[in-house]
Amino acid sequence: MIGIVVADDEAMLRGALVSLLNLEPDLTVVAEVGDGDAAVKAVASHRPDIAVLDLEMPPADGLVAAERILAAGGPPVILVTRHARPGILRRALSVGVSAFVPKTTPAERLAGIIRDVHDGRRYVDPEIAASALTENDCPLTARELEILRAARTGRPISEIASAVHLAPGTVRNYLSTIMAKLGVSTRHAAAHAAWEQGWI
Amino acid sequence: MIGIVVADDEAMLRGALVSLLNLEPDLTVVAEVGDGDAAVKAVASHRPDIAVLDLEMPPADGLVAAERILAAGGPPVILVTRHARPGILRRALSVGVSAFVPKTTPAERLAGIIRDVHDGRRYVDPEIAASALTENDCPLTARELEILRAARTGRPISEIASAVHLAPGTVRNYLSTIMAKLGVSTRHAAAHAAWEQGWI
DNA sequence: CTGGCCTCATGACATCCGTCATCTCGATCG
DNA sequence: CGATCGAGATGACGGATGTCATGAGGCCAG
Repeated sequence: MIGIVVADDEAMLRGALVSLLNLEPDLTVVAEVGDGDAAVKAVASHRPDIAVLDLEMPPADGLVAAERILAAGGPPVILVTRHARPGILRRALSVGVSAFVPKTTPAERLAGIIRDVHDGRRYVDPEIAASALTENDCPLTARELEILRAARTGRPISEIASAVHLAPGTVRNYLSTIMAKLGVSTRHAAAHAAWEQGWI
Repeated sequence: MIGIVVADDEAMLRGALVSLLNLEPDLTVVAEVGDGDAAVKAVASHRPDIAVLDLEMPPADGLVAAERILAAGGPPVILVTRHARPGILRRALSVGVSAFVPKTTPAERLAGIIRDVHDGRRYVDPEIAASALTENDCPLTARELEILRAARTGRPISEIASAVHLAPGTVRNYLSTIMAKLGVSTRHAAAHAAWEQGWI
């Protein structure tokens, strides 16, 4: 019997998944939670064989939860995500998750993936893997990403500057290099592009 | 027996929902599809008693599909959504959908909502309804919304202008009034704010 | 240790953008 | 029929923004 913790903020999907998985004779869901912090606690207290985490779970996202679970010597982690962006896959694999599954995968296949992971295998959605291999890596430095993140909401440069504790001129220089690297002509387009690639 | 068409681009949720609904003795899913256009066609050919549509379905979203289904004298529509923004609820109700359900609703309750709708009742998530009543209405005109939508990706004004077939100066005037109405100082902040309110 | 890369900064310059006043042209309404 | 209003456009002005040159300091690899 494989014990599972399921974490997803969408109660509809979470509940449906739990019901489906419990129908399998060799699977049992030992806990279901709605955010990343609760997932970490549930894994610590229930000691499941597998943790299934949604990636997008405000406030604490699944990647952070996976990192903490794995750092604590927890069970293998399966990450489920809605927006399967290549950059996220890289980050997930570097953290050490065992499987990366977009929500476009049929629900029926999840049970099989869980068994595979339980047997020590890994699973990565083929389509995302392909695009992750062909897509170029994120060309931005950590600081540049931080500044681009601060620019996300469309605020004027002066506000971005005070948010990241920099001189406005410095911020403009950073954004200028970022835009050059991304091949766009406004910082807002840069933020949009980086978001679509999963870099911020 | 209540026949149902389920439309959702997330195969995982869609499949799980279909399995759960089919477990109910009085419900049967007659078709499941992955986008809005297919939903309209499936309803036309299968003539179900209820259509369950996801709101976010690229390329054709659920609201447009609901509109076309209801305009064609189709069955009652239940809209399911991930981001339950108040502005969307207004638009959905004005189109004539029978129920508005966020994905934070437990999957088990969906069957009950389907029966309610089949009996001629309507259902609106209480939390969204409350915020829709307290939140202020969208102050933007249809044309302004269209232009703001074109500005979403951060493109320069010249590109926005050619996208909506207007003179650049006119676009700037529109964006200026939009920003004034929304109380922000850049068009990008305006797009961001409008998005968070569910207006675009 | 030296060159290279990253971070942070300043100043100058050319656009771009937001604001405002004003205009035309249909459509609508009294 | 004249008045009015909305959509669309123009031009001017000042401030915001993108670009570039330049430089200082820190850190790491060769």
